[in-house]
Amino acid sequence: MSEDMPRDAILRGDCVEVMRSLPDGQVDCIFADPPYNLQLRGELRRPDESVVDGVDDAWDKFDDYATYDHFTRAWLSEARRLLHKDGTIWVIGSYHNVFRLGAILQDLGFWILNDIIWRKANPMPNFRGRRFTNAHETLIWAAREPQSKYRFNYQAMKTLNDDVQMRSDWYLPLCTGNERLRNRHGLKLHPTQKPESLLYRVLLASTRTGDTVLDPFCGSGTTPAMAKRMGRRYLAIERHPDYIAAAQERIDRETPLAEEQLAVTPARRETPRIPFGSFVERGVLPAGTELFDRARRVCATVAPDGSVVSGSQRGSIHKLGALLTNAPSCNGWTFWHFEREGALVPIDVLRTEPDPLREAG
Amino acid sequence: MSEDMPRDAILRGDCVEVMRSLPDGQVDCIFADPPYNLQLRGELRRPDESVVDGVDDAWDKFDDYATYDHFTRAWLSEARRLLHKDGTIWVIGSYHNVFRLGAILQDLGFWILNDIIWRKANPMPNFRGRRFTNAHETLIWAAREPQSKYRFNYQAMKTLNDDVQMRSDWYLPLCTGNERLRNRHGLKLHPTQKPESLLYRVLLASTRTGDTVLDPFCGSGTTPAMAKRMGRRYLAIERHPDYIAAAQERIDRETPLAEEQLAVTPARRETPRIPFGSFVERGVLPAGTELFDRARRVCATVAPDGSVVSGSQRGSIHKLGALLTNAPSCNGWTFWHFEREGALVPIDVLRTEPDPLREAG
DNA sequence: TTGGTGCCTGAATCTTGCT
DNA sequence: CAGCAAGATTCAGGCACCA
Repeated sequence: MSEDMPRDAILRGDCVEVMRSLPDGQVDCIFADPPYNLQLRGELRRPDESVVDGVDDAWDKFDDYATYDHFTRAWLSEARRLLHKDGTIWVIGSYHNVFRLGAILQDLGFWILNDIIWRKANPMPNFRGRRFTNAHETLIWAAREPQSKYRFNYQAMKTLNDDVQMRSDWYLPLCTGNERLRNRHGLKLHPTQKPESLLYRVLLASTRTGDTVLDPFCGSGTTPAMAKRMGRRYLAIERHPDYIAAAQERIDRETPLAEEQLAVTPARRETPRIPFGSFVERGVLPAGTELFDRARRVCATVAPDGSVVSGSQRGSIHKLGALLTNAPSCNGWTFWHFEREGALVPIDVLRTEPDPLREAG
Repeated sequence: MSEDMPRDAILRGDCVEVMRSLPDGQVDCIFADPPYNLQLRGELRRPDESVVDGVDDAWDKFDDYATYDHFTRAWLSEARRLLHKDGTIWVIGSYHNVFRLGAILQDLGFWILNDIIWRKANPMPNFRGRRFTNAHETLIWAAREPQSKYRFNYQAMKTLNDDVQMRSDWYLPLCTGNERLRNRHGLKLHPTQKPESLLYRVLLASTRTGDTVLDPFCGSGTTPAMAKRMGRRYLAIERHPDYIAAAQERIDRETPLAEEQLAVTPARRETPRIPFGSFVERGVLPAGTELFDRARRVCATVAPDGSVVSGSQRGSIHKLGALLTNAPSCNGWTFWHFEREGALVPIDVLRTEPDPLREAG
């Protein structure tokens, strides 16, 4: 371990300049959460007229894609120089920037190992109903070069995942509540603080105790805090003194776990939820199928979007069932039946029959 | 609809050349599943499928990416020209190529709307245990330009997903079993046949019946087959005669759903607009009727012309609601309530109740 | 203590159509 | 094309507060 490489410190300054002052090949793993270049335009309000506190910081603004690419190439080039030949890098982004990150990683000679989807348990909805809910972010995990003998703690990941291989899609909540750092006014300190559970999994998967982890965009300090907790060395770079102060306090509050405490605990399983529409789009109950109540008093037709239609009335299986029976509510799964081999079968049986979608975790 | 644009056909040839022969702006939606061809180890193929000879360690990876980028720019440029100004494109890929696809889409002026994660219900495990199970593919959904008034069937997607907004992560099975096309030896005909459920959701979300859908990489023909089944027009391009023959047979087996079976939950914007004044003039809510907000905090009186009055303030149901709550805007239909059998009912219910005037028509 | 209710908030590229 | 008005639009989780 060379003496000219600082460790367990937050270095203040522009990440490219600071990295230029550091020696080659001393870093085992990098986690980078660079600006996303969101290009937000106006103000956005929720249906209740409250205003969304969006990211409007100067550090997220770039003139155009070329400027963003130039910045990205600069810091990724230095990052690659600092990385040990067997080291890996994690980069997180959204559709605004992640395609540029990935292409430049490849151009610079990194070797992509996985793209990992962080599926957010509680994303912000799409308030205007103009797109799909943007419910995930993407992490790219790449080795310094194709020949890298990179570290992947396969068994730890499998154990963490109830003894089945960890997949490339991770279901984790946002950083909210007490975990979120706040200023003295109770407002969030940093607009994009990452959850500790995300960094926990990243570091558990791709580093060993004693490894050196670099975060060029330290922000609120989730990476160094989790590195310290998990017995890793860290090095973080940050420009803003306020973030540095808050991150340092946060790191100081951390106590490294004892070796035996680092043993993995299985993740909580997500309960599967099967929408009626999934049986329609997969052709199990195609559009046009007729449904009946148990006594064949009422009848409805399945529509392509999973709604059901009876005369001029349309709604979900639950809503239409309630409407047709003048009931305040109705469990459509047990109310509606379809014909199978001449008999009426409640549609609820579809949820209990063997079906790959039941593993929906 | 211009005469020089073929429809409901598979055109044989190189997709860039064939697209060059087609007119501008006649396509409503494109679905593209381009080849990856980024194998940097082992046998190397160019995008035109020819094998690169002399593959060894001296091969310059950058040249390979450059070749792929050149090919990608060529077909995406033509695709953009064929697209109607309000049209959208779907492109699917994995981490090998999707970052290049996304960056080039942005460079060409497309406007990304969502990146969608197809989470595979039954992915192939990672046999060597050296990475996370690669359990997803990424679709990019983009409008031709930022100004496009693109189609998104929000209500249909919400209905399909049990009345909650459809998220950007979709859980769907791979194409297997009877759905998978096989040759006479029982081997799969095409290596990357996409499941029908995926195209079903794509087309249901972003097209209307009668729209024209283009697939520049037709392959086994999932796109045209689903387009036909769903009452959309299609145009597909494919270079291999074997795939064309199999896809055409597959399309011929499809029967379009009847028009009434294709209807989905309509967006509010597309239902006939009913002015508030019509309820006043028909005596449903006669002038003088009192309206309240849900909590009875504010009160207004209906005027003969369909405006509402509160103290010295008068305006449309929307304008007055906004005024009285100091909000920038207000949906008067859901804000205002009237008394019916002692309870407060939103005036919006009037728009959903059967209308005696229209029933009489 | 516990359970129910209500409020707040999260990396957001978030309207359409008529005059 | 600008200006203006109509009107469409939210999910999950954490936490405070109260009964």
